[in-house]
Amino acid sequence: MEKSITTIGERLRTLREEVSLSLREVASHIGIDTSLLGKIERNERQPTKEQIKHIAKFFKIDEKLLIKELLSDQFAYRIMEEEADIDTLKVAEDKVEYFKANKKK
Amino acid sequence: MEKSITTIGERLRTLREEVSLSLREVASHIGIDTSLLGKIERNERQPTKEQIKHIAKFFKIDEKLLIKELLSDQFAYRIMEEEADIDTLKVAEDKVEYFKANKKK
DNA sequence: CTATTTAGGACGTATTTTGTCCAAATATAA
DNA sequence: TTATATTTGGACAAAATACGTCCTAAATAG
Repeated sequence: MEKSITTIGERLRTLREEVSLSLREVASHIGIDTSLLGKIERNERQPTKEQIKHIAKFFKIDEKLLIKELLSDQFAYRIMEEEADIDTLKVAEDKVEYFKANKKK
Repeated sequence: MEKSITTIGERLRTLREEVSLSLREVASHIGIDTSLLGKIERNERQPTKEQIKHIAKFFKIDEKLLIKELLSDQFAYRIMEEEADIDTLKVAEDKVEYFKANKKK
């Protein structure tokens, strides 16, 4: 059993297709423009925290899951566009631990 | 022997203090405002790629090292401000591998 | 063929970040 | 102390980024 690697956009599209709803239908429930939801599903726009909240509620899934998907997308894209070493992410992990332990804000 | 956890700002300040130069002196060589360099050392501004290039050249260190320091800072701060799971960074790693393998841009 | 859905460009707006200018605060030296 | 240089930090304009909407074209469904 593999981990399924995807993006937040693809994940949202999958969720929507699983219940066979159109962009228009979901967008109106979430309270955003149809075109905007389309862009979000194609990763052309990033959902705001408010939008994520509404989306999570609508699909009855954990909001934290979507945030993790969004952030990890952003980090991955960033690593690739900067052509940075993957190790950068491990360094970031160490920093989180360190900063938390040392209460920097 | 421990890994030294720091920030890009602190690292730049250390580099400068090791050669006992003032902000003004370094800033002028790098071609930026004194105040801006001060802010960068205090992590109040993020150096641009151009600035990193000049700084690396001036201190004769690897530019990639500074970029890694900068990116890992950004990721760590982001994780903390979103109160996201550390695992988010591991997911990002997986995505980088996956995207590279699947040539997404 | 018609109706609906999705894709995508263009564009104004809003938000965020940068860089500069100054002045206040701090440190250094005499 | 007094003078000089350094560093800090706020305010603000400018630049860069990202968002959301409108509209049209393309694709899909019926």
